Amino acid sequence: MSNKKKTTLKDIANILEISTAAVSKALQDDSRISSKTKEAVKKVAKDLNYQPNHLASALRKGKSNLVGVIVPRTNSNFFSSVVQNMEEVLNKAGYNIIITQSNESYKKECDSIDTLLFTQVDGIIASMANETTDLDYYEKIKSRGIPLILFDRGENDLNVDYIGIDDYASSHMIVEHLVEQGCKRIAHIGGYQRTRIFNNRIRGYKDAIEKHGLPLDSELLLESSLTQEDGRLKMEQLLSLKTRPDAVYIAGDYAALGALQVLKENAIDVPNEIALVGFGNEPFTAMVSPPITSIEQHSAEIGRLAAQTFLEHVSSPDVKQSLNKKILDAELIVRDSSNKKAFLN
Amino acid sequence: MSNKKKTTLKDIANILEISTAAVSKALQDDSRISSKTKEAVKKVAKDLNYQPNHLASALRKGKSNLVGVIVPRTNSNFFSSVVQNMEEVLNKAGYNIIITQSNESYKKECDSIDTLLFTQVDGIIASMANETTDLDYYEKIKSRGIPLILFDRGENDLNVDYIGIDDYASSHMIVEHLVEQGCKRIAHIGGYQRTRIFNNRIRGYKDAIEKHGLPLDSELLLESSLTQEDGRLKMEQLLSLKTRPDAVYIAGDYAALGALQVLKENAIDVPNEIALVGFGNEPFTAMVSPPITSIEQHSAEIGRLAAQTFLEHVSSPDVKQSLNKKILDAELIVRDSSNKKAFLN
DNA sequence: TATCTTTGCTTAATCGATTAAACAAATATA
DNA sequence: TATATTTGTTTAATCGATTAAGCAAAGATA
Repeated sequence: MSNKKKTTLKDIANILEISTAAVSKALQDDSRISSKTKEAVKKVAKDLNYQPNHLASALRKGKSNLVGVIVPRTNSNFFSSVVQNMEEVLNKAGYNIIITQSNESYKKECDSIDTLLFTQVDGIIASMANETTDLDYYEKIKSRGIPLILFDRGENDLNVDYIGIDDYASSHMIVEHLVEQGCKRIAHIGGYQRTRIFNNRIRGYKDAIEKHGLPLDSELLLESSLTQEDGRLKMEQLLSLKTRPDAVYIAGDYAALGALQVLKENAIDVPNEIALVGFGNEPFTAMVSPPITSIEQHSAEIGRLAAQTFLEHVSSPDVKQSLNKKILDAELIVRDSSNKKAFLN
Repeated sequence: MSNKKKTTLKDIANILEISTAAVSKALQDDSRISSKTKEAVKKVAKDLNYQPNHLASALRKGKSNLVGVIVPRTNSNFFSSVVQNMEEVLNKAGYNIIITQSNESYKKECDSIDTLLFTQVDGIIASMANETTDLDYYEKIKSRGIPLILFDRGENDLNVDYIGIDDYASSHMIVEHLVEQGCKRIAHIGGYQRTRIFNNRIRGYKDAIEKHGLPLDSELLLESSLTQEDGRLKMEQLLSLKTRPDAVYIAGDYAALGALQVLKENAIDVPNEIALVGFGNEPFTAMVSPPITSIEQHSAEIGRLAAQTFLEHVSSPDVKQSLNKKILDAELIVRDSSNKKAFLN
């Protein structure tokens, strides 16, 4: 019953009256161990339900085979899909992952980093919290000498690998799509300017607007935390303008959802009165009414690439980390919230 | 630059020309170490950016201060909220968590358990995958002698702690609410019968239907995987009945969403023609149109309770684990999808 | 002054697995 | 037959932190 004591190499060794070294090697299929011994060892190991002590081997080998993952939230489809695909690739290579969430808080993010370093992970794959501007903690990872890979929310200054989509180009795609729909006054509810990806989206928006000779009105460009609630507030703000926009591009789907609610509450015809575009292609964008046009970020591919990048680093540890961006093309998923043409039928 | 070598106790000991034992104790504020030595040690530790090697101390102390968490998915608000609150409580007690997701797959769940045991976690808090019926792997956790706590998706047969809501009573609440709305033919798209919580919801549904003297028609009770897609299929099935139901209670919000889409596609008036109730109170239930009535499961409280239960076990390791259920009352959140009265105004 | 306590530290064993080095026995080579 | 090589295993050190046990020096007590 109280089979509390875990079986160790020593137990197996004692039973077979051989050394623990022989047992260890037998379990690793070392060529210098006779097949007779190997079989015997494996049989006893199985009988005793032997589970190797990971702490001991990790300590000895100086590697834990654990990869730390830091995401702002897990309850977004984007991050959960990234993580899932990352896990698949890493598991195949013998790594397991530890997921931690920063909840968009800088403090929590620092704690996560400490936890992961403390757990002796072999590397960290992270997407930074919105709040994060101070990079000291990330430098701490680098100075530990383990690979650091960023995705989605990254920072050039850290000079590490980064996997993400082309935010600047995505904004262009969106604006062009809206122009095609005949929109002439396009607003942008963007993320925090200080966050690189949101800044890129803002730049892309501005440049695309200018490119098409549209008004770049400062009251049409708002900075937002991109929560659902703030999406509501910012949309209300836009509706209170003397001249309302005829299209709103919002840098996050949750905020876009909040905005859509406000539009519906105000009985505004979407897309004909105001067209709406989100960002991230969260599943609910397809589910609400009208479905929201959004940008697919290829989360699965980002996850796989991040994992592969990590594996490349561990397989050639001498290569110094440097700024190495892998930028994927995003895809515009047009839905009813911006598709005026669909209503012409 | 290549400050790769991690600082160890030995490095500090060498610098101060004292033993590693003294350093270790100094860092732990052992009463037998002079304050002079303590200060010196702490200063050097800080200067060298000393980070204790968790593997070594965990190996020696026989505990890792890590708690493994297994959830079916992370991209549901329920699970992510549970985990977040669990983490908060555990962090305060000096534990860190490792999250793994089973993706509702039994095989993946077994892998997760192996990973966590391999990582020498001090305990496991889990919600079982839909697929899981074989409990061998969970028995493996118990035989390891570490606490196992289940939440939401549990199993009486395992005889461990369980935290969840009263599914049976929740079904009663829902049926009663629908009866109040004047519904007379209430269908139920339930989860897998073999899963305890879904079975309880089904039992609750049946008993409540009988209690109110309504028809307990077998064609009104469907078994579903409760994915959005299957929600669509099962709703279509209900619509194809000779006599359609006037209310549908669906045991999961994602499936309820799929069902709602089908209803809207068929231009059916919700709630007046068919009322709809989901389960789980996922954020999107409030966001779609019409908003879906659902059951709030008090995820935060479940997370906190699960964590506290784990902590109780580690603080009194002699207490043998036994079936110990903590059942919370659920709350019915009435929204437009079932609120006919709202439309009478 | 002699003995007992307390203080402050060191020594050495330990957790469990891994692995370099050593070594005996078996086999191959000259 | 003498030597070299291969095979199969053991010995012992190691990873880094912890801790029981030991011990000398300082302080307290009789």
